[in-house]
Amino acid sequence: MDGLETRELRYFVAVAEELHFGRAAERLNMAQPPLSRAIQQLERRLGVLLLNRDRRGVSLTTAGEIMLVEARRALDAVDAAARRTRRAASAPSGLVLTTKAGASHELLKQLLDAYAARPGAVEIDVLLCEIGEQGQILRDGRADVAIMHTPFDVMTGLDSAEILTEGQVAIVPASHPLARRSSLTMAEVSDVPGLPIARWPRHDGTYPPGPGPEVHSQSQLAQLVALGRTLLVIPASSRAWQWPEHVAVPVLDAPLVTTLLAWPAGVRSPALAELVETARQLKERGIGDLVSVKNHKIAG
Amino acid sequence: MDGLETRELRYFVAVAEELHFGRAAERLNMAQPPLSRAIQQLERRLGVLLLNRDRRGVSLTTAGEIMLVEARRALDAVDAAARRTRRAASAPSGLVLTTKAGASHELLKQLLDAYAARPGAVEIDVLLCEIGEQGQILRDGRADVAIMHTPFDVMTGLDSAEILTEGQVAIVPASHPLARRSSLTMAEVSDVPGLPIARWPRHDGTYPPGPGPEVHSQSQLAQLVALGRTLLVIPASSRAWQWPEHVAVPVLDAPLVTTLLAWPAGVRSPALAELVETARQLKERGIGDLVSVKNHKIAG
DNA sequence: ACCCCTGATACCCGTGGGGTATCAGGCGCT
DNA sequence: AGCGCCTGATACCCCACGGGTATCAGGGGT
Repeated sequence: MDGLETRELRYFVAVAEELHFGRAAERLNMAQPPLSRAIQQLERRLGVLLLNRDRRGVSLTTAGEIMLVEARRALDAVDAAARRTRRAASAPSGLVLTTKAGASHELLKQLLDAYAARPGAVEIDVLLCEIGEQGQILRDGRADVAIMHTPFDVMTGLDSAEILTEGQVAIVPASHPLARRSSLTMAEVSDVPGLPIARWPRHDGTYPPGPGPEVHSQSQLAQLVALGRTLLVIPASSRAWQWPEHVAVPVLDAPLVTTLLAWPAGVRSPALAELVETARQLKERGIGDLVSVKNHKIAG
Repeated sequence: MDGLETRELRYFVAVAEELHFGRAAERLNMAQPPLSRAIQQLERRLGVLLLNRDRRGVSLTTAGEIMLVEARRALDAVDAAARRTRRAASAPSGLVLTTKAGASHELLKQLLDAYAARPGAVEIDVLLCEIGEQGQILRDGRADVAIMHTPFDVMTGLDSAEILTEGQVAIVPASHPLARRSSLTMAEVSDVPGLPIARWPRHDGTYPPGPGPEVHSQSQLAQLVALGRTLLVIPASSRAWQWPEHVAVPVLDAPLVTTLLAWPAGVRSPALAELVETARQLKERGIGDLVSVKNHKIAG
């Protein structure tokens, strides 16, 4: 009696996102009438009205909103099935690790080195991504495991293993007065005249209000930092780039950040288990030392 | 270039589970040839061999094993989309809670009462299930939230909020010598002559070795306990049924059990958030008191 | 040598998914 | 008001593909 097809889900998602049958059909490379029919059929089969066709435009019913998030999730799962299966065939038991471009250089290097030294180690490909993309990338199968940071990254739907908890540092131009301080507070850092903190887009694409520049990519941010146009507060181990003309000053009351290894909930491959175990050992051995040395070098 | 259909996934799962095209076709209510073709087409589209057709039978390739778990997961997600959408239309913003039949009676009652007393409370339907089924039920959308127990239940893929951590008690016939003890240890309890602990099937359907009776449902177990044929060790709050002729004796060194509220990772409906908040308050207010009183009553 | 059991191939048919042409209604513009 | 236009819905056609039956191919078991 049941059994939606992914085709129907794809069609619905397109219409729900465009809120316009014509544009949705165009995006799907098909004509509008069959799309209308397909959606009607989907609604009939579910016995549920998903879209309000009012005068001048389409809107989602409450059931439609539920369907949109569930359909996206289901389509992700289907894509992931195809991707992971293909990878299983082409690179047997290899892993793809994704991480924010530039973040956790040292940590990642240590992790990969330690893992590679293990007897049963498999190839690990690194896939660089933008901030906040890791969850999606894990869900749709482009990667098997990610390096993420709480409380910044949303961990829902993922299992994880902590690697390192640490404070944050402010990245300041060496010429700036704040650069001479040995430590700072959030209050001092959050409203520096001429050096505002950058604003990232929210999930809906809009930006929070504030004086800082709007950024949506890491490279953009790097640019702004290099130009001395924005102040950056990041985990001590996450210096993304080498800024010879900048110093890192600890921010005492910034929230603690935990770097962790995350993977799609429920996945349990032997290679992944080995990597997690490596991370656990790394944590016990204390990566903290190296990181603080590193910080010292930057700040000095 | 991509885009598997759920039909293909269903077919593959059937074949992968039966390891036999004929039986799989029968299960799918179709003939064998089109099934063979569909699987071939799936393999062509993926560019990956999923099944080894040796003489005398079919077996999964390593890629096929990956595909099997991923396909099951994807099909669950598709089912969940349909179920949740239908429910969103028929019972707007209601919740379905699932729990092991008979477990956590008191706790559940308190939770539901406390929640119902809230201003914005919605209808909560309770769906009773067997041990270990909760994860599946949440994943495929039959329920929105579950009461589960660590370390017994597998929590992968679920978010959760702890409600209560407690010790375990042994359920013993009142006439048995052990019933007069004020406390017990696992060693004393695990090998009582004439009162062996029941054995549950493992995930693959086989039973671990041991003297105890094989059970696969709660009602079966209830029967055996009532007959005085098996000894039961359960969380103090999880007395499933009223056994007037049995007593509950604390088992001091049994692993602590945490009762928690669990829901599919990433889901965030207002009603669910309210329920989780209710559970949090309940935990703070300390349900522990009531439970220990309860235990006292049983044991005495 | 035979049969039978396996999955694969050959071929046919009908459904249904997709196309084009057109309709229906609401809003804006003059 | 009348017209045009933009929306999604309907009508109708067509063929591609999913499914059926019949049959093949090969490998064991007796």
